[in-house]
Amino acid sequence: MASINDSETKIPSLYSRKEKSLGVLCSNFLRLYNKEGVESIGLDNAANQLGVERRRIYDIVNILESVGVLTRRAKNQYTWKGFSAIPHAVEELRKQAFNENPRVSGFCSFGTVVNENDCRGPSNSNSSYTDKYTKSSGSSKSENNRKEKSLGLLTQNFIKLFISSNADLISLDTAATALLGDVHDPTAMRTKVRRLYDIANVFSSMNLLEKTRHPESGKPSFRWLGPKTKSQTLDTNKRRAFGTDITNHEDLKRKHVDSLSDWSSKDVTVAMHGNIDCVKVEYSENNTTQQQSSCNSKEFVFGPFTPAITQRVGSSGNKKLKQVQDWENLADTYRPQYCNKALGDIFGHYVEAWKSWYDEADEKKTGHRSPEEDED
DNA sequence: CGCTCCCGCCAATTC
DNA sequence: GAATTGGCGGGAGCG
Repeated sequence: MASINDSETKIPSLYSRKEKSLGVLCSNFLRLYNKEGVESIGLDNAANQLGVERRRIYDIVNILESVGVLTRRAKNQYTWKGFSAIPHAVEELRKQAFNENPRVSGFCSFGTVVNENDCRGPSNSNSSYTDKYTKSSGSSKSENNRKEKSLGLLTQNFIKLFISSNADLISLDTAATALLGDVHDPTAMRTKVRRLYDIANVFSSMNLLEKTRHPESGKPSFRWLGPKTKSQTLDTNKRRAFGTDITNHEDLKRKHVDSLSDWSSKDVTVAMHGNIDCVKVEYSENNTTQQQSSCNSKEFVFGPFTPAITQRVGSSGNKKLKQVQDWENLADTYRPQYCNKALGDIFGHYVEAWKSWYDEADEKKTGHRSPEEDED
């Protein structure tokens, strides 16, 4: 009898679809592996630790791999690269997008890859994650077909949409249409959108994407928060209207964010090594900031705006909030505020508070978790 | 009721 | 031939 059913005694009526989303799964996955000492990831292990089917791990892993966070080493084995690999991965994508379609800039001409064999420029970018999708070492056409539809490739093309066009907000419909090329099959469209939802969810949980609503149409759209590479303009003022436009409010309530980060390393860079072991702050004038990588592995890069703990809701100004009971409340009560000074202190507080809240909430949510969680 | 997107069937690939 | 990967879309949850 005790075969497929988990031993976890949970009331069926408490089933929540949200808890099972790819987004939270991704957060959990990251929490599990984005820390000191991790460099190898086994799919079986991951599935067990996270209590999900293997199938779901493939989804996460494929998406993460497409932005360089992971690399497939062998069957069942992946190598952890970390968030620090993202900028480079994105830069590669930008290059690809560029020589696929050098004149991008319009909203209608994305550097979408449909058939790499044709539109592959002499880009000698040699990185595993891009190679996996751009190279098809002498395989036949039918074999490529499957790859062309892979989640990984789709993810990369999706990113290209953001980084190679000057569109700030893109709806999934628009993205799907663009990524489908000339196909006008409603079924294909729906399938594509489904996949984009998957991708968007994990990226949102990584803070690479932000869900918003289009100002006028009110149509759900996404904004790329990850590194845009290059001297991508439209920085602060246009990109994130923190404090002014809080349209992603409801989205904040949905998923927990593991790392708040701004990928445009401009003025100030705060790198967090490991989990929260050491925090370094450094300043620089121009955008040629070279982030020190003394402690390679995992480091988060924060940009000009550093999240600080703050309580709005006209509270008395005291930060002694008791343990938050759930993420809804947490997201409601606290909202990141951004400032430029005293980054060290603020950030330090931020990290610690966040960590403890996270643990608290986690405990509250599930009376007990896997024996894994207390090593944080 | 339309938007989301979980779930798992089953085909393609790899071992 | 078994195991691993992962495309795909039905249909249920949710606002």
